[in-house]
Amino acid sequence: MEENKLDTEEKIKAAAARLFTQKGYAATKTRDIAEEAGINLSLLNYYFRSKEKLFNLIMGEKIRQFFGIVVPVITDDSLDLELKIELFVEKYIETLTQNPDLPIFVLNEIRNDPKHFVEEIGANKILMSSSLMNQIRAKNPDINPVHFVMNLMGMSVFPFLSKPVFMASQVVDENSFKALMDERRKLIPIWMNTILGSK
Amino acid sequence: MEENKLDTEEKIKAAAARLFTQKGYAATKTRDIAEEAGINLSLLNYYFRSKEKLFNLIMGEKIRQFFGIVVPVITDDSLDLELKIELFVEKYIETLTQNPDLPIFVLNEIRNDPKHFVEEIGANKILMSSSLMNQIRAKNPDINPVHFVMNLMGMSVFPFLSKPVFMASQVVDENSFKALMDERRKLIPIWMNTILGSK
DNA sequence: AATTGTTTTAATCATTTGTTCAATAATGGG
DNA sequence: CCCATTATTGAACAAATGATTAAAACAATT
Repeated sequence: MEENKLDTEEKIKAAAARLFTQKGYAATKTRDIAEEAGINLSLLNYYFRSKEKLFNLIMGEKIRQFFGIVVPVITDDSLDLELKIELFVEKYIETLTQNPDLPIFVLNEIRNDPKHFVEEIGANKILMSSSLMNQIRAKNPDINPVHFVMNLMGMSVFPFLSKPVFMASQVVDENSFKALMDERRKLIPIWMNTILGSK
Repeated sequence: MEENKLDTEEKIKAAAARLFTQKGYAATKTRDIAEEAGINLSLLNYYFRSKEKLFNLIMGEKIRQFFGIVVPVITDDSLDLELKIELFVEKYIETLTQNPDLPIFVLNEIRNDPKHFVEEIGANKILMSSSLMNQIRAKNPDINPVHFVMNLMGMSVFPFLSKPVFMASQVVDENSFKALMDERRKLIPIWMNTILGSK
C-alpha cells in the first residue's frame, strides 16, 4: 500500500510532466492528466491539492533539470575553458535529446512567471560570477562574455527549439536530426574556440 | 462607418495579436481580448466567427512575419554569402527588437500544429534549395549546411527567446540587452565567417 | 474479526468560457 | 425623412473545467 501510494502519485506526476511540457499549463486539463495517468480525477486533488500546485512542482523540477545540468560545469574552477565548453555541450545535447520539449517549456514558463524562476533556482548572479565568465573574459577581454554564453547556449539549445520547424520543412527527419546533434557535440566546441580566438 | 468598421476590426486584431503572442492560444480568453480591445465581447464573434478563426488569422500573419523577413534574402542569387549573412542578421535583429515575443510564439504554435505552418507558408524545400544553402556548401563542403543555418538563426534568435532568463538572472536589463543586440549585428557576421572558414 | 486510517470512486458544484440571440443604435442611400 | 443594412449591446446558454464531498473499497493494526 505504501508502494501503491507512491505508484499513483508518481503516475500522476509523470503524466502531468508529459502533458505540461508538451502543451503548457493552460492547454493541459486536469481530466487529461487523470486519463493519461489512468487514475480517477479526484486523485489529482487528493495528492496535489490543485492543478496549480501540481504544476509548480513539475515546473520546479524541470527548471532545475534544465539549468542544473550545467551549473556544476560552469562553476567548477578546476576545469579549463576548452574542457568546460566540451562538457557543457555534451551535457546539454545529451539531456535535450532525451527531453526535447524541455527548452520551450522552460522558456515559456520563465516568461510567464520570472519570479518563480528566480526563487526556484537561486538564479541571480550565479552565471555572471561563475568561473566560466572569468575564463571567457581572460581569453578575449574585448567582447562582453554574455555574447559567448548566448552563442554557446544558442548553438546547443536552439536546434531543439526549432526542431519542429526543420521537421515540418522536411529539412530533417527524426534520424538525420539525431545525427546532426551528434555531429554538433564535436563541432560546437570547435566553433566556440574559433569564435573566442577572433578579436 | 466603413472606417469605423475597420477601426473595431483592427482593434480586435491588434488586441488579439498582443495577447495571443504573449500568452498563447489556450491562456488567452475571448473576454480578455474584448477588454484589451475595448469592445463588446459579441463583436469578436461578429467579426471573426470564432476564437479559433481569429487565432489562425493572427498566427498566419505572425508566421509570415517571422519567416517572410528573410526569405527574400536567402533566395536572392545576386547576393554573395557574406552580404547575405549581414542582411539576414540585420533584418532579424531589427524585427525581433520590435517584436520580442514573436519567436517563442511562432515556435510554440508550429510545434502545436506543424501542418498549419506548412500550409501557411509554402515551407517545404524553400530552405534546402535556396541559394544560401548552395553558397554555404561551396564555401565549406565538409559540413552539413544545416549546421550553419542553425547557428545563424540560433545566434540571432536565441537571445530573444532566452531574454526573460537573462533578465530574471539580472545578467542584463532592458538597456544593456538592446546594446548587446546592437553589437551582435556586427559580431554575428564576423563569427559566422570564422566558423565557415574553419574546416 | 473489528477497528482504524488510507486510498479510490462517482456524483455533484460553482465558475469560467466560447458562443448565440434578440433587441437596440447607428449609418447611409433613395 | 424613411428604410434597409450594418454595427453594437446585454442577457443568456451550453459545454468545459477545477474542485469538493460523501460514500465505498482497501490495507494494516490490534
